[in-house]
Amino acid sequence: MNVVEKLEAADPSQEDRTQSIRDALRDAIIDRRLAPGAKLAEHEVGTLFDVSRTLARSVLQMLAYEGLVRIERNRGAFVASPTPEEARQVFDSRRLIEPGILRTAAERLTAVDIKALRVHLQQESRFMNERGPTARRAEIKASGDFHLMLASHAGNAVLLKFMDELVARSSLVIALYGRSGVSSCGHNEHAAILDALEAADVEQACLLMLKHITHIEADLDLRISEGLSLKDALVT
Amino acid sequence: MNVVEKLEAADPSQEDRTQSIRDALRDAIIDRRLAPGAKLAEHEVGTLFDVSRTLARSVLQMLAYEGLVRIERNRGAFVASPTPEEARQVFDSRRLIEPGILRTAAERLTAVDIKALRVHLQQESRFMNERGPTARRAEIKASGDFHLMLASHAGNAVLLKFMDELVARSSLVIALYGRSGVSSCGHNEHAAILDALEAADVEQACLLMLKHITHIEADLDLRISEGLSLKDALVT
DNA sequence: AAACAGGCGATTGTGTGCAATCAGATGGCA
DNA sequence: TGCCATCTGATTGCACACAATCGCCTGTTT
Repeated sequence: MNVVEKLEAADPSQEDRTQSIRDALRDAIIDRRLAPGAKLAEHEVGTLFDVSRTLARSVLQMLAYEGLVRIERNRGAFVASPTPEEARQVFDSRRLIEPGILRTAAERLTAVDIKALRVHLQQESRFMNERGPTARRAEIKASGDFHLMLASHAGNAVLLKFMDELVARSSLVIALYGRSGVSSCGHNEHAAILDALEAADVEQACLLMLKHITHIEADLDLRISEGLSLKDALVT
Repeated sequence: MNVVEKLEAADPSQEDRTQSIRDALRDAIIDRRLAPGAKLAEHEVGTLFDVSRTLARSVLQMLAYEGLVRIERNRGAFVASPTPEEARQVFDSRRLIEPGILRTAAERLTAVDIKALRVHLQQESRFMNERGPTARRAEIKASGDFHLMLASHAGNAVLLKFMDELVARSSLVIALYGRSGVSSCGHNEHAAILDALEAADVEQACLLMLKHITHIEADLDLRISEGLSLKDALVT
């Protein structure tokens, strides 16, 4: 019965609850079911996912490390509310990294990959045309996922993890300072980038990516720093 | 006695033991007092820093998130031993990011800042000329700190945190795959970069930085992947 | 003699309890 | 009536205890 024991040992669902909780909370934050500044009490998170405070705490600390959650000593955890300065830094970072990622990814993109990206864009536009908060959330997530899909094709896990962080924090920033409805202008730009990639015009793709990121940032209203953090304090 | 209460409340030393433990372990890893693959038992870490396993565990999880520690379920935490592939990804990331950081930092560097960097380089070369493991460790740390000092002048905390991670992981990589003594060739290159910056020749500085990173990577022996991870398994 | 099953020590995974701390409520005092 | 000190409920910080799991060792069987 040696072999059998080895086989039945694998129980992936129980394998790491902590990771699935992390992902669930992360998703809730980045598609804005949890507003910036919202309190994340350990006990509440724990009961919600049916684990003890120990694991809830561990998850919150992880999220704090990637900048999605802010932990104040003796006060607890809150969904992060990036300052305008932080917002600028996030977009500066993206402007620095994403063109580089694009250059590497372009070399490795196959026709199949591009096809998959196009399918993704179709879903994105479908969400864009729908109404309702659910579609909005799906659109936000899909928009970020486009960037992540591109990044994943660069074959650099280190950079991909960083991009994951940047995209997630961007979502928070847009939730806080976004003016128009989401990054609705962004969708066409995604398509344009993909067109350039398909035409093997890498430099053009990079240029479009830079413009795209800058457009997203330009759609923000980063002036009202004090006002929003005040309002945020009230919400908390 | 209202004001007095507020004042005596501040006890920075007790404020965050967890952070100081993290820093201590981190330093021990990046200046190679702890070899890649070394076991980091929770109880051992706890008693060493005189805290319970709870905090020790929390620290190990943090370090795992930034890639310095690998945690295997039900087996424990080990100092990470990056694969050659990971090593390449780290250096690719640095090649992508550091020139960009340099460009931003160059705009903000004052004469005073450059002076401070030169002083740092002097220390670096002092360590280089000394013998013994202590000097070696100091040299390794100082070499990484040069890059981090430059990065800090870019005024982007998000990128700085990422650079912190990259530099730390680079140290691990060099420990595993380094051929010659440390990055001894690197020191002169640091000086050359600083010269270019002082001459306000940013493009030259970026070029030198790229070459510098590539030189470090070229000094590694990334072929012997299987051999080393096997030896590593034995060491563990 | 070789190999496998089962037990054992050690280490991690997770829940819970207690002390410390904070925010808001309450009551006394000017 | 307004303000400040104090009290109280709730929440976090941390340690500890117990359960689960793993690797190793040993004894037995073929």
